[in-house]
Amino acid sequence: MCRNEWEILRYTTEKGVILLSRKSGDNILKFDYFGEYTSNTAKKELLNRLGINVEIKKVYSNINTDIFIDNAIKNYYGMRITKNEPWETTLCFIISQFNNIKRIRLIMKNLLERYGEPYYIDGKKVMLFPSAERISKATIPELMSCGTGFRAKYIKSVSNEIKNGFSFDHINRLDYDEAKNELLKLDGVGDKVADCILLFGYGHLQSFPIDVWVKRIIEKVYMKNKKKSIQQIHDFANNRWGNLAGYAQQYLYWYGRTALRLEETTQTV
DNA sequence: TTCCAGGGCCGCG
DNA sequence: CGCGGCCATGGA
Repeated sequence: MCRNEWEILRYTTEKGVILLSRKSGDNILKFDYFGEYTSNTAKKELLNRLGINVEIKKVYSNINTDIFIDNAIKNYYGMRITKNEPWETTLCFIISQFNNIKRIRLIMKNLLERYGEPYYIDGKKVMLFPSAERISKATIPELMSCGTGFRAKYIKSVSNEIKNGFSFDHINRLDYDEAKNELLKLDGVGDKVADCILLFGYGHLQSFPIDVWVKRIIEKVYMKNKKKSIQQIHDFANNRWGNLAGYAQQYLYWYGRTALRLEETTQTV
């Protein structure tokens, strides 16, 4: 609403805090770092978080299996998978269920402003995303007043689990399958949300989240327009794109959504 | 007004 | 197990 509004990415690690900011409409990024970070270590962390250090051409040569995904790559050339905080990612994708992207952003913003921890930079206040501890103190009606709707009970339940010892750090030490099984124990986390957490929160690039769009795209483009189960689609993606299936998923999702809407896709593979 | 949005849970057969 | 109904909310 305000033209001078800053878009800020917040990274909170055990070493400190890194903020990456951009004035809306501006192409220039700036970053600030606090705690134990130096200019170099902060920059390194950012390159990792933003996925800039992956060799994207190698990724393309691995996932470019057919004409459809080749078009997807051409249309979204350079797009990376970024890595964010597991807890924040979990909340974000619990909220994403049966919801739209605009409202997901709004709800996350409401939670940030209402429960976030203030952090001061040169006297200027920046809100850091609230910990599970802080969220767990909110009541369900309070969470609902942020627009979370029927997902409030999941948020409450998951934040309590974390307060009672569920460890996101522990999941870091597990392989993909083990980690997914752990995440599936959380209330409100099913197959798709678990895969999103693993892909965007932990950097498991083999993870292949199957939402309604990806399902439609796979069925239409790769399965001769026949309905398939979630498990069949997982098997297909794993066989075809292996440990980079997550990258394939992102290009299929962003390109396929518009392609299917515009019905440019009589093209099958 | 009605419909839909990056699912998951629950109760059925 | 596989399936369908249900769920809060607000923008189009």
